[in-house]
Amino acid sequence: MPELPEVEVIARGLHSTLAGRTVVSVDPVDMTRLSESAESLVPKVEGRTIKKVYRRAKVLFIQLDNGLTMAFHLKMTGRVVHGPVRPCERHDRILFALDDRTQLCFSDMRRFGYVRTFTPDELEQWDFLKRCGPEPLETKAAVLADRIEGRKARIKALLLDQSVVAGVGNIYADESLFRAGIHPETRAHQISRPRRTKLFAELQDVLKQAIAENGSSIRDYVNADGDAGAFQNSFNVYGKKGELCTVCKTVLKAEKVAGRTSTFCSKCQPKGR
DNA sequence: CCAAGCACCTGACGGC
DNA sequence: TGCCGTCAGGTGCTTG
Repeated sequence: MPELPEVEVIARGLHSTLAGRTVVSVDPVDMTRLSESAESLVPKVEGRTIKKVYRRAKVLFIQLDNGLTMAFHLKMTGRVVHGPVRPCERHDRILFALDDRTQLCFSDMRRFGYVRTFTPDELEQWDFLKRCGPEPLETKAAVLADRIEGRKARIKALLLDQSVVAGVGNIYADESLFRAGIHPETRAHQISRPRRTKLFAELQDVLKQAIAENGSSIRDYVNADGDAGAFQNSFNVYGKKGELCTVCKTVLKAEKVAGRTSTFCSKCQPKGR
């Protein structure tokens, strides 16, 4: 699924093309297990004009002129793509017809994703957002480093914990750990403060680069225009088990940490420091 | 506070 | 070809 950079790229693309457009009609192609029923969602959205599209954590928000906001969580395989009207496809969930004869499509092969509408009050009270930690690109690395001060959990688990910092997933956790030279199983309290700060500075760097390169496409991700990203070509470790470390040529290893496959260089990322 | 395991769901891929 | 196991970018819940 899209992590922070991918959702950010989608949000920016959609904002530039959709701000000011009106949703002429909504076709709830297949809304099973989508959090909100078609009966509830369709009348709230039809006829409304889109004011703003933005991202918070890994959630995509589309704000309408009636004060309501649609929140899309894409989870593993969700897509939100804008383009010419086309025939309905296999995994389409909702089609929004716009006033310029284009359409916005929400599709999701695995059906983990969801969409919900919120009033401003409800949005403020949304548990998911309340539990989310700060945005990594709007917070100083040292401040983020302090958030895991004294924690005994594995650093990989903490990077993936959305309450520590929002928007990080398996790709960018592995890539930032490699850049900071930290083994994914290292306990956070065993990492020196300067190295913790370096970790979050590297995280910020890798997120910025990924956004600049249109995100990472492994299998499902495409941006708002349906195009793949390019940052997967810059991976140092993610998905590269068995390949050679770009720095020291050691064979990259993979282990399950925090329930997720974690790929790392055992030489560049020693345990415990 | 933390870890592990499972659940949600569908598809792709490799081995036999 | 087909069957089977494994894996996949996320999150939430339960159990210990």
